Amino acid sequence: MDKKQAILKSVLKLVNREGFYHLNMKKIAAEAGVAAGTIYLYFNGKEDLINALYAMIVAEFNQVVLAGYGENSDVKDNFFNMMDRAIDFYLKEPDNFSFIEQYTYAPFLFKENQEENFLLLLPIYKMMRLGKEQNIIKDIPDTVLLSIIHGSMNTIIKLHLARKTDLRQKGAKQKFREAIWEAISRTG
Amino acid sequence: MDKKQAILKSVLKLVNREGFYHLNMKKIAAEAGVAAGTIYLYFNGKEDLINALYAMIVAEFNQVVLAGYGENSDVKDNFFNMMDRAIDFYLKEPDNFSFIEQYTYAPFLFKENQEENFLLLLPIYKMMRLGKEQNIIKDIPDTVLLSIIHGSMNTIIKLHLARKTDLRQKGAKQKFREAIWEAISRTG
DNA sequence: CAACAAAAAATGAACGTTCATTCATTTTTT
DNA sequence: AAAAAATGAATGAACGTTCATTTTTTGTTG
Repeated sequence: MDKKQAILKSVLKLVNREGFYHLNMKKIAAEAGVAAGTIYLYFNGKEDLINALYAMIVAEFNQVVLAGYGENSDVKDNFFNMMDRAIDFYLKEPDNFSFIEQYTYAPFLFKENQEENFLLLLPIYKMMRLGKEQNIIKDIPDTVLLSIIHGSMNTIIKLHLARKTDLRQKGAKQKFREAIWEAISRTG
Repeated sequence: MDKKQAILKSVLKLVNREGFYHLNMKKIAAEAGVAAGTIYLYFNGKEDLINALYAMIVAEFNQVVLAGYGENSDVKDNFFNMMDRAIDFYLKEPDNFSFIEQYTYAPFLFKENQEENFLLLLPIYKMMRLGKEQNIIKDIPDTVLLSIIHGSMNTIIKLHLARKTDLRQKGAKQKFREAIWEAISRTG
């Protein structure tokens, strides 16, 4: 069994269950079924561990979401595909969402790394650029488009995880997707 | 000078500057210009202090934003007013935004209190209900509307604070406001 | 107004706990 | 049997909280 992965998974589970505030090395070790010292064979310390996990999730996310991007598909299809994959990514593993949310504002990372936070937004940027070139997406500032797409997705997932809505219900994701598309596209 | 307020302000400043993770009582005391023990004259402990600050900000926010709500104004005016006030609230005191963001996902609070997180959304709910009654706002699920309004606002402020956009630029707020209104209203 | 005393507020050193990290020892693999 | 991996008790630093002591405020009296 891969202990490095087991340790990372433990952090993910614990951060989601108890929050960053209650996270400690002994718990991580216990959850992963290893000794506390073992963690230091794979990571340089707590900070390094947290940062490694973040980097892993971001990489996975971008890989999954960009896989939905077809060079030959039109902008709307790409948008729908990417939204679907992004939502599914977090619904399948809510721990990922919870971790990213908490990490973003809990600077384990130093200032220099803060830029990495915006890596998560790359897929959206790519789609927007194309849509504007083809006059399909509204001519409003990129940051406004971004805030609508990314912000609304973020919030709907939060609402879902807080059981204020249920994205697994038939048609729920589609309704959301379409509402956002109508919000950002010229014709609707 | 009101020490209780000074202590709360210190927490706000420190959380914004260094994050929850690096917050400790000694720093809070130093920043407020009091002794560590003094904090315990006004609060029952760290957790209580944090929760009190959160409650204060939410109360302020709702007061400020709901003050922009006119019983006789139409839905669009109310929406514009409330968006303006909400954005200004956070731009004027970015520490408030940073604190709320971090608090939401750092459960100092217990499960029972988690519901309070949604108090922040009350002004938006109020506006939505009216708009739907008058057939001005699109007939899409409340949660979707909410995610567009709240989520996009959240994200645009994050982008502003990260200097990816500048909401203080002439017309920037208006452009954003109008884009969101077009996204949620029937006629645009 | 000054002098004093009682009460209230504030202090910060000390305490006990928690926790990240280390490393001598043990277990497993090669 | 040598090398590599894993262990977990020990260490020391950090931190929240307490409380005996000091400082400030309030109230009273001559």
